[in-house]
Amino acid sequence: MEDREYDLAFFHRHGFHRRTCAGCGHAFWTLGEFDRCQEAPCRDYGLVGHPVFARPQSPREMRETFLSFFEGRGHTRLRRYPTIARWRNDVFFTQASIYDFQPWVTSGAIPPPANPLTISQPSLRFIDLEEVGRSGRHFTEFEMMAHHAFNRPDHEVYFKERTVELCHELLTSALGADPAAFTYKEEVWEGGGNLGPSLSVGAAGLEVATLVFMEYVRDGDALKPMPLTVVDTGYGLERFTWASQGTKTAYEAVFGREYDELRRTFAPREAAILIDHARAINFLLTDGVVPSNSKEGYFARLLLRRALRILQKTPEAPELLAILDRTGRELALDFPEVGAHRDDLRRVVEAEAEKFQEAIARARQTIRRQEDRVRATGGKVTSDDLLGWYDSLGVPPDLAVEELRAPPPIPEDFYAQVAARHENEAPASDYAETTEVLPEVPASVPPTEVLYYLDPYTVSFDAHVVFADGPFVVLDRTYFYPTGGGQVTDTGHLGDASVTDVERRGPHVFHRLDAPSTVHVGDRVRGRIDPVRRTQLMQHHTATHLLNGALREVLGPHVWQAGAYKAPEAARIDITHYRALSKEELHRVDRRVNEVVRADRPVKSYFESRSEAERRFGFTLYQGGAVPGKELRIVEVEGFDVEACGGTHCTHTSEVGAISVLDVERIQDGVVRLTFASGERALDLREEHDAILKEAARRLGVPVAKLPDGIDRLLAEVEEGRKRAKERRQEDLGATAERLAADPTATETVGGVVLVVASVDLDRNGLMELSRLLTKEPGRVAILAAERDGKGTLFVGSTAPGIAAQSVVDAAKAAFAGKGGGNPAAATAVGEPGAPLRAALHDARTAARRAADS
RNA sequence: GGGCUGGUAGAUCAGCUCGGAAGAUCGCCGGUUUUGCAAACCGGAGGCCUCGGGUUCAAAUCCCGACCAGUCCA
Repeated sequence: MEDREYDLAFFHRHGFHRRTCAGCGHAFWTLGEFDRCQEAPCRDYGLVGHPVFARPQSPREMRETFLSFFEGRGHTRLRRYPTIARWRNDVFFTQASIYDFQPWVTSGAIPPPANPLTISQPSLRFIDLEEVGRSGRHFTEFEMMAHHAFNRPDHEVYFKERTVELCHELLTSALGADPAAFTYKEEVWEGGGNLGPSLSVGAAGLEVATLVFMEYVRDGDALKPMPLTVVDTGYGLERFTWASQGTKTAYEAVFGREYDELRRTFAPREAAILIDHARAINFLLTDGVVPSNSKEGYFARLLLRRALRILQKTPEAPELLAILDRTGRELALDFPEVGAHRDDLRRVVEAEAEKFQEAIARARQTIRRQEDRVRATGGKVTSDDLLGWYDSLGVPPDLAVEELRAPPPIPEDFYAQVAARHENEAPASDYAETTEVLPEVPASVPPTEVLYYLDPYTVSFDAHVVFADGPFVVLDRTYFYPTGGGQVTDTGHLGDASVTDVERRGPHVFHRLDAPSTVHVGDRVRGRIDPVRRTQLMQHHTATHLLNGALREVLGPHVWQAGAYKAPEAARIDITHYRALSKEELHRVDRRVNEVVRADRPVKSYFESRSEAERRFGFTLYQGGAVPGKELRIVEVEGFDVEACGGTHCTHTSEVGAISVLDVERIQDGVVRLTFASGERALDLREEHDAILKEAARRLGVPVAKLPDGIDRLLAEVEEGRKRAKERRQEDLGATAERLAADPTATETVGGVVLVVASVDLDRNGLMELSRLLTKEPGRVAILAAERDGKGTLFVGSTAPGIAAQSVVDAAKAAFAGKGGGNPAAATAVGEPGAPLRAALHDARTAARRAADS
């Protein structure tokens, strides 16, 4: 990045000078007399006891100071976004305020909700988890205060000069800091293929803010200017609060009385971890994470288990729920949604605590057993075992050590070693976008007017072709619904050609025909949508919303849609929930959802400003993922369910027809999938299932109502038959054994050993069982031969101490080219097809006699 | 999304390295003993060794693949 990028008129106007930091080598701008930038490690922390700002402020006051400062300077104040970044597939959590606007707003695809804007965004970062409570300034949950501006070539809001001016005014006028206390360090920010200059604002050892100017796209080695430039700033609320108070650590300043209360029971580090985690958990659960073993759910589990472990180790510790409620109440003063649904939140936490106790109880047992085994063989438990147990059982090392009689030392770098174990794993990859490559559309082509939003019932319309390339046609207006929001595409006809797929990219809707199009730009064409398919898709989509509403009602507001798919044949919805659905719960959902269908409630679809919609309905609007933009399309089932959704919907619930849930499965920890059908399809399926039941009943010869009993009877009979066959076989074998024992040509006694030699017609298992019957007593040897499929099998069983079964078999192998082996008690060999089994039997008998004689 | 554990009797688990006749404990059933119960002792029933392929004369055991559960990491 060239120097001129940072050479701002603002700096010159106010008498800043540019220096190079003797510590890190970065250039910086300052009014002070520094030869180093004012950030650690280039300078020590100097704010303890010497606040940077004029007046101590609580987080609440500081947030308000910040937001109203920018509001007073032309910025629109936005409410926070969810901490779970459902609108992105590259990250789990909102880690900074700019995440709210990536990728669609920053790429220019969608206009920003306000411009310029200011926000204080609760953010989650797990990278410094181990530092929480240790460093005195790290948090997993923190608020990033920001002001953002999005500049288009035709509309420049503000960029570097104004940003730095605002920042400096905030620090010095609004917060009353000494103007000479700050350094603006020159850095380069890069991310997501974009980059630009940035200024890092330091004071008293602390980096208090970062001002990023996104203006380039990396194109190989060259830099291309971005069509949209973005002001991305970040001011840490917690750091600002700390800097205003100058307390020993940030935790005293930020957590205040809550921290003092916990300090009566816990060490500073533990108290800080508990509050920090409790805040993060409150946000996570409020925003719809259910603890689980993967994805975002894992982080909720991680925090909960870490907190539980601390409480477990402390005898007079309060309940986790009490701590969560205490922090939750505090947060609710600023974020009322965190205070809602506390009972449901408690149930989620209780279920999770229970799972942890179970896991630990299981693990304890395993650890004890494994130690016993290791010690029995003269070994000892090593720190490697501790690593293994943590990885596979989830046992924290300190807990494992409690359980062991001879514990190894816990390595200092335990968690680093855990990380090392996972180093070589394949990185998590974004699932590949399988969308077909659509042709480029010239900028002159006007955007498609999408009419399906306004009227889902029109299935025939006229439009003009504005673009055509190969099988793709773009119209000036269309009623065809393109694949999106989990709803598959409409099909139908454009003129005489079949439309097989419809996709939306940017402002254009592409109709894909089954053959290269013969239409030309300017042609007027008639579009006809397959009405049966469209109706079924509408029913399935509206049914999905109804089910979601019923599930939230029955199971609790922790239920969020975690995915959905609506095809004509069936639809499915994945929801977050902490255990499998019980029969009773499913029954209640089924009843409730069909009750809402029958009640014929109106389903309204309309556009509304984002802020108004959020104010009225809250974040649960974003069941299908949060959508940035000024306007949201709202689908509202009156008094029951409201979601931001772009799909085609029925206008009354009764149009959905019956809803049948076909299948419920737990697809992963914390996620339950319901597969269902509605409308005609539900009736078709019901008929099909009915026919299957009747046919099954007919074949069993019972009435449908007696089907389960009939199956039980059938199974019992099968079991009985199996048992009887087994018994008969035992009897037959027993009879054979008796016959052989009584047959002088088969049985002889040599040197005190009873030797039975016989050819029988049995399979391998039969030979074994017969041998077992013949050798129940000690001092017996059975030599049995059988032929199956032309191959001879020789089996020898022995309870005679001097006669090893496998040596008898070995002696006979040569005679029939046999392969096999065994142990002293039993041995088998199978010969080549057609090889003389009789000779082998003879050799075996000879060998056994000789062994018995000696 | 990836790694690691694990899946054997109703329950909890041995056995798996190194392939060769499926085990223990608890529970269950019956008996002895006891006024009765518990306990003790004796005896018994109970297994598609998760499923599907492969290797082998032979697989609970080795290899490959599914499925299920747990766990760690992103």
